[in-house]
Amino acid sequence: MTEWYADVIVDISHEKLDRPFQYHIPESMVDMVWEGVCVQIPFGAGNKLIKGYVINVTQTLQFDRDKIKDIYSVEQGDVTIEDELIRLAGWMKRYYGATMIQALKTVIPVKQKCKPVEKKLVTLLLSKEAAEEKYAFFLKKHQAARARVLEALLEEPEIPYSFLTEKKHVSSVTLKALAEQGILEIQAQTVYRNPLQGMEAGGKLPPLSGEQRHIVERIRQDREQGLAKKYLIHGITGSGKTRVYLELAKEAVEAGGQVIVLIPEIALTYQTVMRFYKLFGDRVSVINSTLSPGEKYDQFERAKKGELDVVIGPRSALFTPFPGLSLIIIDEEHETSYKSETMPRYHARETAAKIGQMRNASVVLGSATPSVDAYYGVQNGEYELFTLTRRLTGGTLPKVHIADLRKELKEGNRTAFSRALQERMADRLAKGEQTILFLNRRGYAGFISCRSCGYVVKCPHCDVSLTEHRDGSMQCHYCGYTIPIMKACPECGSPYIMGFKAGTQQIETAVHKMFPAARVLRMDADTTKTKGSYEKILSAFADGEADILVGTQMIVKGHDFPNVTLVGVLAADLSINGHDFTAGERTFQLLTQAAGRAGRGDKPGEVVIQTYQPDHYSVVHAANQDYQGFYEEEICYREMMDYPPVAHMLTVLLLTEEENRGMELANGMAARVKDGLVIGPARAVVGKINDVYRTVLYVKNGNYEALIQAKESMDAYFATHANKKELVQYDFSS
DNA sequence: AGCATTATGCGC
DNA sequence: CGCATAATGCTT
Repeated sequence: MTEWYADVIVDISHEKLDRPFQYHIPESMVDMVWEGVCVQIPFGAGNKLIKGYVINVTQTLQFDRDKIKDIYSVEQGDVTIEDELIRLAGWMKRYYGATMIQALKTVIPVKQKCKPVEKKLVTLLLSKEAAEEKYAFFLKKHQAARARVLEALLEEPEIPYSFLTEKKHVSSVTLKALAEQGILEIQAQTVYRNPLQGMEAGGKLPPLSGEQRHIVERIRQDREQGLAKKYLIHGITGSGKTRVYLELAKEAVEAGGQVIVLIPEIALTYQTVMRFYKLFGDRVSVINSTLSPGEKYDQFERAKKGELDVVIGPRSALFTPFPGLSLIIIDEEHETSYKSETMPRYHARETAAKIGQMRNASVVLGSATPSVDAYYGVQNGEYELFTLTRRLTGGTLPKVHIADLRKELKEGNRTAFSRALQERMADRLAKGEQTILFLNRRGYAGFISCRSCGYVVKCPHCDVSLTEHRDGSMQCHYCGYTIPIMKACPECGSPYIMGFKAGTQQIETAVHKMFPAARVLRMDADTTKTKGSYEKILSAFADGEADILVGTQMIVKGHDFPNVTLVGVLAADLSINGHDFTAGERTFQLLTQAAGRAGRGDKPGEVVIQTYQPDHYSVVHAANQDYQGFYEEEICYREMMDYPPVAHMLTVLLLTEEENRGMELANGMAARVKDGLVIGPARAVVGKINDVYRTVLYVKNGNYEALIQAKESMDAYFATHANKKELVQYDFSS
């Protein structure tokens, strides 16, 4: 009979140990030990019993048999929060095609070694006279290092430890010796605590509007029956979604539960956070990227101990180990930052739903432009929909104009600004009002379009635009379809068919040329490189230090500029013609949000959307502020092409050092897929990074389970056919 | 992390 | 040289 062995991850707290260790499973435990189980194992020379998680059970020995110890016991009984998180990790591993280690590491916060973030201080304990005596003594004894310390301390009785060790070249040993002699003291000055603490709780909330109250009451009814359901709040900007979140959170906390509030990193503004602080005081904690992993761990510990009721943060806040989690709120649910970029590539929305189901917590999504995924969930009854239609913050909805760039060209306007936009910019400058010019940089990687008629070259099989390649060809990065680049437009014969090129810098110079007197601020990746420059530019603009703000996506989010009465979207096409199936959705969201920047104050706002495709449904529906209309067309397209959320899609990315190995492996893997539609393989959009070739393969299937099967078969092929340096990555889109 | 092994320092 | 502590390494 063969023996069973378990790969065990030892407590995930220390980097050096975050790899599996193999243990023998005693016969008595064989049917109790499986993946995800928590075990006690003897570890290290002292055979100290510690906690570990089983990530794999095998019959193959990977170490000397005599080095392998037995598992001591299987943790049982009480379902702790950790157990829940481990179960969640198990689900993530399978659902997103990751390894158990990767999944565990995202779910359980890694307590990195508690770095001496503490500043050490050295203080003189002797009187001045005594110190001088000692100093003379050390000089006489030629104990130079000690003399230097005394010298420094006589000048200043309190010196940072690092100053002595680095500048005065005194070793830590010398200092320790001096400390033991009672000459000085080494104090560890710990400076860490909740940054925003001591806030008083229980501020007054404005009364709920009728619409808001309806949502709160409906959800309360469900909770009173012990039901944890999922809801989507579709509310235009300024309709008071945050007020609803606050009320829901308050009720959840009053009922003894805890709340997780997810906010996209960029929207994590002081304003929103303050509202929660006012209500919950220091029972709320904010987790953001500026928090060190240690501080984050601290906050999670506080949550576990019951010191917190609410945690606000980006997607990783989802794993806060609350003992009685009862509500998860995801604000701006459509934001792309809710999808992880690293393995496991989980989506916060799906993961929240899973957590909600496991822990009986309600899930509330909110957005002004719901994701197609979430809205599809409404259609099939997974989510209950609420709509907030009234704008409470005042200000009227802006008037939206569509400027047809084809017509502008035909009529001889070769500038970046349509006449409609030019006129309005001049008008705002004259009136002393502000303008935002928004340039969509996404999908900039050269799609080809005709400037005369707006025709865009698309793949006949995938309905996404082709990408211009340097070798003079155009390619589809889904299926690899390739044709030579064209000299004239196949629709109208115009020679003005070319790749798109535009940058914020060019726009800035164009504005200067046209309106020399205008003060322009530019905001893009270049001007926001240094820390804090983002806020600096925005506040400068808010203070009226410039007339025109030119920027990329980042200026569309958050921030109210009451004096902005004109928003110009310079080229809506840059996102319509992205090279993947979410292009239309992203365009609609971006345009709607951009439009929402205009007329936030009492003056009415206007929006000019410039495009070569004025009839594109994303543009038209965004201009009409018609979400429903947009959704219906978009879901139709997804249905037709079998794209998510109608079907599920798995993206496989292969990284190889040899160019054709990618194709070779991909083809072999594709052949293992029994069930599902395989598209590709093809070179990735970015075909090579750092001399590593990138090949993609897509598998579509209406059944998620079948996709997981496909992934597992492909992974098995990869494991046996790839060499050590070749890598594979899987990415599931609902 | 702990514990063990090895390197280093300092008394003479 | 011998004992001390400090750096380094290993744990299945």
